Amino acid sequence: MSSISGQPQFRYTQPPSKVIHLRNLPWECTDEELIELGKPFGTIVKTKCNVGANRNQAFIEFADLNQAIAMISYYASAAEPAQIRGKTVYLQYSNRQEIVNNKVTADAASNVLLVTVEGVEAGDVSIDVLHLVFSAFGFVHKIATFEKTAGFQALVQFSDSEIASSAKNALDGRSIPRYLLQEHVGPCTLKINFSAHTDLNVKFQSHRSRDYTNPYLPVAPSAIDIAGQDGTKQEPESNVLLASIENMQYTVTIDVLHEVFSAFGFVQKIAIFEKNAGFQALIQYPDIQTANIAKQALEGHCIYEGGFCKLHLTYSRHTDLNVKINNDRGRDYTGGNIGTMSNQPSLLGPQPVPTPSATIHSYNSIPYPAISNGVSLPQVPQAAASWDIRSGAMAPLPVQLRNQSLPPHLHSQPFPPHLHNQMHIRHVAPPGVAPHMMPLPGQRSQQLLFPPPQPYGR
DNA sequence: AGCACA
Repeated sequence: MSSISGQPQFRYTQPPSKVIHLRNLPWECTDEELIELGKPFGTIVKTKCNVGANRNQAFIEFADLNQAIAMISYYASAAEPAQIRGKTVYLQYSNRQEIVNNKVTADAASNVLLVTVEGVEAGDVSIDVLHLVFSAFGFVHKIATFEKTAGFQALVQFSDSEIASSAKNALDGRSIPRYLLQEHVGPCTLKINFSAHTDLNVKFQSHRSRDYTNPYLPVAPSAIDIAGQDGTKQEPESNVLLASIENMQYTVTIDVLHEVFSAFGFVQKIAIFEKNAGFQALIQYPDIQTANIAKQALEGHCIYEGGFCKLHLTYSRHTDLNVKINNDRGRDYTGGNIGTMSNQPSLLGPQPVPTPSATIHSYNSIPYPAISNGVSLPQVPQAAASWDIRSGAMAPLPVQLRNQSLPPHLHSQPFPPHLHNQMHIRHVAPPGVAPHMMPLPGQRSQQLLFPPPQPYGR
């Protein structure tokens, strides 16, 4: 009986509400005019104007339902209709019970991004992976992650909104590269908005949040506890990895290690030594995050095919190796940090290891980064003498790193040149970063972003 | 002249 076909949805009567819906308002009606109209009937707690496609609707919310009823009742039988600037406005109860605070901010650019990772469960995407992905666009100051009904979300803080915009433009709607994810994890599509935040309040380094500008921030007790619950003793994270090698049938030189570990970022220093336990090596990265990635990717994998030279990685207690001279026991690739800005530590090594320029090429539409070619043909005299790497002996890498070609979205989205520049600048002097934490040459961060699928050749 | 914002 009430609503029959042909009639529009709006019924003649709305159930009463403290909120009154106004329509046919004059152009650019103000909140003050709404208040003038409504205040004879009661206390107005909120108004909202310029609503709707034509921006000629509005809401008035009274403190009390009876006040709204008074206004509607009055104009239902008043001689003069409600008017603003001489224009008749039509009133009815709103179908909402309150005016909800609206953020008309319309995605104002911010240095902080709100990232929603679709299609994942908690723990599918680590904070390190997010850091890796977003670091391609500039120094990431902080990351905070949280779980909501909407799913897994993260706030990613950059230096400024320009960098954040670059990241948003490049990554919104795209997916995290498969090889950065565990196999069981489905496609992780990123939905990115600007956050209203400008500075995240990260109190601890934990599995949920990181402050990359403050290396001295304490590690959250919760993070330690969780590690302990696994029953696995967990040494404190470090930028230096301790590698012990099992079943070392073939010589493992510093050069081989350098190539293997360079796939994940700039290797600053390497030292090798014999212990009664066997062969061990220390590999120093610029930061813990890079070490993390390398550790996760390489742990338990063999340098050579056939189960030879199996890597076991733990965090070293060192943070900065003391390599006095470059020889077959120790190597410093940092070039003594003299202001040459050289990004080519590999030049210090004896063999032509992939250069940063080759790395940059990997961001163009080459399915397999140039670096993998470089690494696949390592000229390592010592190793070659005992084991012909070029014959395909080196291979067993994590499946995630081997079998995946770069995702299409990454091919199609080479980072614009200006980004490289920006990134470089940002990396040179990220505010508040202790010198030893300073991210290394921008190109290295890019390399970091997408480790080559085939670091070892065949 | 007919219901926003998240």
